[in-house]
Amino acid sequence: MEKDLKNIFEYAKNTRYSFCPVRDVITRISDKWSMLTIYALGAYGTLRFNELKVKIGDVSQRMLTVTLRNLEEDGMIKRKVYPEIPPRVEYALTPLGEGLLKQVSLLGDWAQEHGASIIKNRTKFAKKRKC
Amino acid sequence: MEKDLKNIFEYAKNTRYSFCPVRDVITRISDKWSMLTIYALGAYGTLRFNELKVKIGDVSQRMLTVTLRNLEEDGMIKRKVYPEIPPRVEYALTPLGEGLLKQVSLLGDWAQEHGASIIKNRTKFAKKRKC
DNA sequence: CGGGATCCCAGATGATACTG
DNA sequence: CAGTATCATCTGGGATCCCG
Repeated sequence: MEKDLKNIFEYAKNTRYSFCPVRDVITRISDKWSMLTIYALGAYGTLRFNELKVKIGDVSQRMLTVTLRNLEEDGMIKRKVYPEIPPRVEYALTPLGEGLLKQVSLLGDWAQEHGASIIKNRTKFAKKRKC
Repeated sequence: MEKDLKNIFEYAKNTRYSFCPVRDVITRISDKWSMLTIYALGAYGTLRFNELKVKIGDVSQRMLTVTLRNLEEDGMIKRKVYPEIPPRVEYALTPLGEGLLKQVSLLGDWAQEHGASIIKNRTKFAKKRKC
């Protein structure tokens, strides 16, 4: 196991400037709105741009656009434009996006379980430093 | 399942400004050096400050210090100072940190499996936009 | 309705010099 | 050796205005 980790770690080191899947995925999901967008589409299925905006709540128009473009670029969501006036655009998860949602949900389960310990540690540490 | 997701999503929405474990953990692991640090400690066990710096490779002294403080604050690593001259400080994962490493490794496995598709999508998308 | 284009700021990161 | 302090830089994200 430790040997495996060394290999993985060295691999990650060597490929950091080309493509490391782990870091790549983490980087993509770690911006402010990607996961919320994926969660919203996972929860409600297909949504139009403004529906999505309302569901998420406090995202700016610009950032929702940027986020959707990035997710589409990675194949996590698909974008369907209806040639109507006024325009209608629908977004939904792809199978790949659903897979990512599932993985992150698992990470979320762990976080739920251990979140309390993290908070406790953080509080304790704050006391140690500030007093 | 879809009902569950809606609940989780609404929960995440409502608690975004207090504490949402998922976002909290993602935020913490998503800075530039945290995961690399955790991987290094997972792979090599206990390491001194400069050993860690060499293993990671291109992290600045300042950012390694900041990263280690954050991880310590969350209880992911423990820091042991030996009162010697010259000073010696050793870092190692806590059980909590090992748990996080395991979870992220699982996400990493998924990323390894599907990384190729992501790259393919991204390339295809780039062609569509730039030509 | 669903964006695109521009400007701007706060916070994350880096480079360098110094120290117990 | 293991940091701290300071200054410079780079980037994500928000505000605002405009458009087909």
